[in-house]
Amino acid sequence: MFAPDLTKNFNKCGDCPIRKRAVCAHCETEELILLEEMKYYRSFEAGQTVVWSGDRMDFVASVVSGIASLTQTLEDGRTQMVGLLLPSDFVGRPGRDSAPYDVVATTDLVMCCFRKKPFEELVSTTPRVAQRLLQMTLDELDAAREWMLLLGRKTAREKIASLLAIIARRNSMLATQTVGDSMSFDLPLTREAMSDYLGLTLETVSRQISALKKDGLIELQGKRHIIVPDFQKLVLESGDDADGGLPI
Amino acid sequence: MFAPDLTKNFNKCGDCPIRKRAVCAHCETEELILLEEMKYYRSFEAGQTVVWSGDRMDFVASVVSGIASLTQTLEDGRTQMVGLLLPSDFVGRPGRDSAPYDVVATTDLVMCCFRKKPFEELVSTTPRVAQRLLQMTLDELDAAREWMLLLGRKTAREKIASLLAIIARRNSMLATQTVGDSMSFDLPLTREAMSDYLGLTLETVSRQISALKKDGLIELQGKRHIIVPDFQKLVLESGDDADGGLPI
DNA sequence: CGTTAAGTTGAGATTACTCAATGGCGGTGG
DNA sequence: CCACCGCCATTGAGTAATCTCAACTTAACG
Repeated sequence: MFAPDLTKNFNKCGDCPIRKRAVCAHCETEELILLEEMKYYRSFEAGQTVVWSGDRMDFVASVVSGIASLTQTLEDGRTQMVGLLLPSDFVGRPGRDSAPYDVVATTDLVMCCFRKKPFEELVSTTPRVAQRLLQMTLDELDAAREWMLLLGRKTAREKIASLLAIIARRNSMLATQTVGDSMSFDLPLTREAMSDYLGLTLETVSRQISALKKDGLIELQGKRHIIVPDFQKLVLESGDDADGGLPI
Repeated sequence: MFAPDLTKNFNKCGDCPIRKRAVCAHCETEELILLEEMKYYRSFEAGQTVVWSGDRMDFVASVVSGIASLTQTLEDGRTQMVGLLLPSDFVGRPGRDSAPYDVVATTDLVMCCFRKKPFEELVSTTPRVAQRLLQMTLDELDAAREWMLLLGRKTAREKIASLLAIIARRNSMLATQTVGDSMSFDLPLTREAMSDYLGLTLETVSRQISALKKDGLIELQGKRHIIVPDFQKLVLESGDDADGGLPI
C-alpha cells in the first residue's frame, strides 16, 4: 500500500514527488543534471534493514516514499528509535564512512540514493545543496530536541497523545480532508515501533491507547486506524502548550 | 573560576581561544575580517538567562568560555535540558527570529555574538561558514540522538554513569593530566542541572551518585569534585558498548 | 482450519518519584 | 569570632508509575 509503482523510477528529477522538499529542493537545472548522474533507486520491504549500525555506507539518500526509522541499541538489546524518516527526509552524512545507527524500513520504502563520493564533492562545490542540507539538519535537530523533552519528562499518556498528534498533524499537511476538528489516519507503526519511539514497553503503549479510547479522546477501527474526534482535546493531553495546533 | 579576564575581548579573531573549532574555524582572512565587523562580546554570570524561549533573537553566537545550557519547559514546569554548550559550540539559527528554548548560563559565560542579518548573508554567500556550520550541526544531531537513547532506555544508574563519563572524556580531551586509568574533574553542573539533563529528579541523582560512591566507582571531594579510579569500570556501568573509551 | 504475528489485559515486582526532615558550607552582619 | 541564613545536597519512608511475565484475543494468511 505504501509503495507506488516505481519500476519506472523517476528518471527525470523533475517528475519526482519529493522534488520541492528534499535536499535537491533549491537546485537549478545544472545541479540536477549532476545529481541525476550520481543517483540510483533502491526499494525495501517493510521490516528490511537498509543499513546496519557500524556498517560501511557508500551512499547518502532521500526517502522517496514510505517510512524509515533510525534506531540505536544497547548491548543487552534495549532499543530506542532516534529518527523517523518521512518522504523527502535525508539519511547519511557527508564526510563519514559508517552508519552510527540501524536504518530500517518501517513500511515498504523507496529511497533515492546518491553515491557518496560525488555527492560530497557537490556539497563542497555548490552552495545550494549544502545550504538546503543545513536547513534540513537544523530542522531535524529541533525535532530531536522536542523528542528529548518527550522522552525525559512526559508521562506515558502524554507520550502517546504527543505521538498521535504528531502523526495526525503530518497527515493533515499532506492530505487535506480535515472536517471540522475531527480527523483520522492510519498508524504507520506497530505497537512495538511506537514503544521504541517513546521509550516505553509495548504493553504500556497498548494500555495507554486503550485508556485514551476509553476516555473518548480517540476511536479505533481495527488496530491501526485512528479517529480523533477533537484534535484540540488530544493536544491538551500531550502536555505541550495548547497552541501547538494545526499549521494554518 | 570559569571566566578568564575578557575585558580586552579578543578583538583579533586570531587570538581567540576557540578560533580553530568554532564556526569560524575554516575561515580565511577575508572572511574573518567580515566576521570581526559583525561581532561583539557578551558576558553572563552563572544562572543568568541569555535568551528566553520565544523571545526575539537578533544574534547568533559562539560560546567562548564557560557553559551554557538549552532547556525546554512544559506548561506545568517540568524542564528538560536539550543542549549543553561548551566553548566553541554554536547557538542560534540562521533564518529564524525567535529562540525555541531557553538559553541559560550554567557557569560564568562569555559569548561571541554575531549580528544575525550580516551573519545570514555571510552564510549564504560564502561556503566555508555554511559548511562548518553544517558539520557542527550534524555533530550536534548525533549527540542529541545519543542523548535520546540515554533518556529513553537507560536506568538512573546508567544515566549518571554516562554523564560522568561524558564529562570525564571531555576534560581529558582538554587537559591532558590523565594518570593511568584514573582521572578527576569538577562537575560543572548542580544536582538539579544534572537531573534536568538526565530526565530524573534531583533526589534520584543524589542517591545514584551516593550509590556509585559506595560501590567504589567514584570518589567525592566536596560535592563537586569527582575522582574516577578506573574509567573503564565507570563506562561499564553506563550501558554503552565497552569500547567507548578515551579518544586515542 | 491451523498457524503465526500483532495486540490486549491482568497481577505482581520494581524503579523512580514525592514529600519531608536533616546536614553542610559559605557568606553576612552583629 | 560566632550565629544565622540561604542554598545545595543527602537521606528516609511511603507512593505511584511503569515494567515484567504470562495468559489470552484477534486478524491475516496459507
